[in-house]
Amino acid sequence: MNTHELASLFKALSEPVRVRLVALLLQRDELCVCDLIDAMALSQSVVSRHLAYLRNHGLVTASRRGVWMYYQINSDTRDSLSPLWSLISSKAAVSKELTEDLQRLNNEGACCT
Amino acid sequence: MNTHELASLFKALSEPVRVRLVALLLQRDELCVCDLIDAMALSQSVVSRHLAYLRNHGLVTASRRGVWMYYQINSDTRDSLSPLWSLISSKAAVSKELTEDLQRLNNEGACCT
DNA sequence: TGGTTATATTTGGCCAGGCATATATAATCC
DNA sequence: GGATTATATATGCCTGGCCAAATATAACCA
Repeated sequence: MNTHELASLFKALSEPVRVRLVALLLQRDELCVCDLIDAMALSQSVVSRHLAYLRNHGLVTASRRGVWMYYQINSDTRDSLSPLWSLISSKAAVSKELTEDLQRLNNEGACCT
Repeated sequence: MNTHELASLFKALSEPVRVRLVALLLQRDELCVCDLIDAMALSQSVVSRHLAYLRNHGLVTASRRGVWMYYQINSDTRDSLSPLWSLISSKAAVSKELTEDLQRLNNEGACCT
């Protein structure tokens, strides 16, 4: 991993919406796009676009089940980037935004049933 | 540290030159601007501007001794961001760019004497 | 003055959000 | 089954803002 790839990794995490997405995905094995839209209270196109960015940069993977797309943290990175994931989890855990995201996530009934 | 601050931190590290600067500073207690210019083979203004960016975002500190400015990793972050610094050190250590930077750094006589 | 470092200005590229539309799958009706 | 419709997600286009590099200039210090 050279310095350009490192910079590219950090660039993928340089956007608040993407940090929230990653922090949410780190708490669950996987999440459906419609759940993320509800939890983050953002427009569908914004969520979809940032997920695409994360996927194109190898940070998350997606799998379709029926109509729904489920996103996961790329399992290949769980080891190699584990310090980074731990840092994000611990820092974001005490943030107002993620707390609210998680509240909405828990309150919402699953949209994809 | 909320998600915006996390994103801002990663944004500061989202540029290859700044990753190289941080990686170099992680290897030494401090480095002078003229040493960094030589080691990275970049123009003075590019190095200076990226150092200013890192300083404005609290990642590095600067101290003047005579004509020369010495930059250090902000000691306040050595603990709170240590997983991040470790990650960068380990990943950058095997990169061509940093290897070459370090070679030049070691070969060059100190410019600030 | 001369050497070291910072900054102002310009230009160009990347990317965010909003809106509209396209695509993919499923469900329903005949 | 085939056509139609509904739902879920992705993407193209537009505008605006941020920031990088390059160059020139300013500020600082011996």
